[in-house]
Amino acid sequence: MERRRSGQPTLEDVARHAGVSTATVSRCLNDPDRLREDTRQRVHQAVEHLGYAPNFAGRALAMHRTDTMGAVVPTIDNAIFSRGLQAMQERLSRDNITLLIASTNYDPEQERRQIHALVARGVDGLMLIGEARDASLYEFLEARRLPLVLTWVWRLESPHLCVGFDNRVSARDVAAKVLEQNHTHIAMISGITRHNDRAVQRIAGVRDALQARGLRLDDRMIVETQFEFTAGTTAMQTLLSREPRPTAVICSNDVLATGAMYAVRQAGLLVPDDISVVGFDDIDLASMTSPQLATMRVPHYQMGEMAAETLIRLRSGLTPPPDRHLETVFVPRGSLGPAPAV
Amino acid sequence: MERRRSGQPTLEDVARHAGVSTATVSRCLNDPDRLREDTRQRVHQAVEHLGYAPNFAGRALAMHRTDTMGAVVPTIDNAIFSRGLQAMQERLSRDNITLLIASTNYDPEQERRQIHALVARGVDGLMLIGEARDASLYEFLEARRLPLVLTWVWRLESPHLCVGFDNRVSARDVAAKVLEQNHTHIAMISGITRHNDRAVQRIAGVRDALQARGLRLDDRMIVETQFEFTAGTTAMQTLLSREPRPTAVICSNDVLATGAMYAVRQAGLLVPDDISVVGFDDIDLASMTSPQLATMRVPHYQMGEMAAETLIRLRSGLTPPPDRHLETVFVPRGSLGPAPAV
DNA sequence: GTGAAAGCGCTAACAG
DNA sequence: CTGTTAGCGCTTTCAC
Repeated sequence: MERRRSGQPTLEDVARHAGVSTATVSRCLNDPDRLREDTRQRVHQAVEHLGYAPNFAGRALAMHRTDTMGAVVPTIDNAIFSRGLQAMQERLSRDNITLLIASTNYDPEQERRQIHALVARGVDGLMLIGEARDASLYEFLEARRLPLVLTWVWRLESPHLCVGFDNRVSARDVAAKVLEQNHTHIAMISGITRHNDRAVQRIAGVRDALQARGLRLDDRMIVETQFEFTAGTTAMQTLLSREPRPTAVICSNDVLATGAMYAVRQAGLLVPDDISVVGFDDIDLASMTSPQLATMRVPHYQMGEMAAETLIRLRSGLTPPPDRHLETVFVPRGSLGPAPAV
Repeated sequence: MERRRSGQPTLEDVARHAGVSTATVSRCLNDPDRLREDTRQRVHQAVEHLGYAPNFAGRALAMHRTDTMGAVVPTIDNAIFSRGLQAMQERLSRDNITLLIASTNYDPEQERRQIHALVARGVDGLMLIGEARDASLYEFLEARRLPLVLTWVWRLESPHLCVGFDNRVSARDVAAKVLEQNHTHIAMISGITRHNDRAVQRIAGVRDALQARGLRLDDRMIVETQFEFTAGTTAMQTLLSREPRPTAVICSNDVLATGAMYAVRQAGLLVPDDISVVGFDDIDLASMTSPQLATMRVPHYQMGEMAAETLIRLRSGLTPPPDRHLETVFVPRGSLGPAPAV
């Protein structure tokens, strides 16, 4: 039952060529110190000569690990997650692990499918964004004992392993900075909250801050919309028509905020003189606008790096890094000014 | 010699549970029509019951394919390539292929390593950006008969399979639009040209256009720099000090252009009244700046989709789509205006 | 329509 | 230090 072989040279070819056993070749590649200098040489020569590259599937099958981690993010077509992914990838590649990236368009069903696909591919660990998802999904992953880390989120009470920041607290801090500028008519442009715990928490945080000052965040002052530039513009147009008009608008992310600033300008008003706008994330875009965008800096890079670190440790049965709670820092910039005098 | 098994249910478990052979289960999963309705049912129930998910490595080993494609891009921490990757991924996932993404920081050595890593992982095909790389790399890939497609680039004479546009022609078109506005003092902010054929071609294209009008692109009017916002700012500061000062600056990409506009504003000058700025790529950012950025729209999405399509076809031994030459379109926006009167 | 069994390329006991 | 050999989980002839 001769099967068509792949055509690529295999370990066995190398072994034959070097006049050693396959085990020796395998050792030479994985644990060279255990070989005598001259055999090592012979094997290396054979590898070189044949242009041998190890077959990954064979290795994975025998080792029960793939040296692959998965990351499932809402979108890659956007700067929000890309820096974190880049950092994650850099950290992983130090351990010769490759990162499989999948995106979901913020759709839970797509997320489920992508997670299943990655698991079938035998990823050694999984990074997901946020906490909100079906319990059955968590059960599925738990049953497989798959190392799992949630990023972009951190809550003391979370039953899961999080690496990130507390969205509610951070949003509260943002709102506090706005309140410091004596704004009392504050509105919010939020991302779609359905299936998005970060968006929910950020609204809650803003509410917290206002409440602490005896203010209320009226529902009419919250516009919920897609995470896009044009959506931000439209949302701001809506808010501009509200009575009384808000003097400060807190946006769930920098892209929305940039779109919002655009709307303000279109309406013939000035940021921050007439209306202050603040964002969230501090992606590069935030310093490219004019005025530059005041925003909450999220530790993208650290999050990605620590997520990778955590997964690597979990995979080897080690404990995760103890402190996975990262800080966000408010970055005051031109788009936030004092409330206009009445 | 009992080996520790993975713990996950296997095909064999399913087979036993359903009272059929492993061959039948395999068929049920891959080619269900060949089974009788009732056996199919039984197998499905067993799969369900055990929470079976096929092991990818086993499959890859037996099939000589991994249902995985690789993409190696200079950076993911940036919008430039992300839309194309997103499109590629979407197209691939329709065929149940996952995309492995690796990045190189514009470094040829890193690129070489990443390509090797992906090949070792048995990707069924590879997408690379641009043409310029060591001949030995191309030989390596050819020897493996690995489906290969180059994107972000297209040249009639290219010996490789390209999906994209002609950077030189597109750059020439950009320059032509600038010339239409009667600019004669034209400068350029370019990405690093070393190891980057797109950057080289874009400069050449601008040269072509100027030459056709009897103008020259003085070397002192070209600043070569990293692909970053701040680099664009610095580069523009340099250009502002040139005598005579350019009245229009063509940038190799939108991020540089945005940085350049920032420098103009800082210098107390106006875009486009004093200096016009044009970009390249038309990433979202281009419509978020003010004034909005005139730029060359690159067919990101189509490129990614067609790259995927091409790889899929090549993998099955089919011919690639015949027309892989895509068009770029100049998008006139506020940042490009007529040359100031002298 | 279904089963038996070989084999994909690699690793890891175990023996020597 | 090195060789022998039994799998890892899946697909695919070849018989029945």
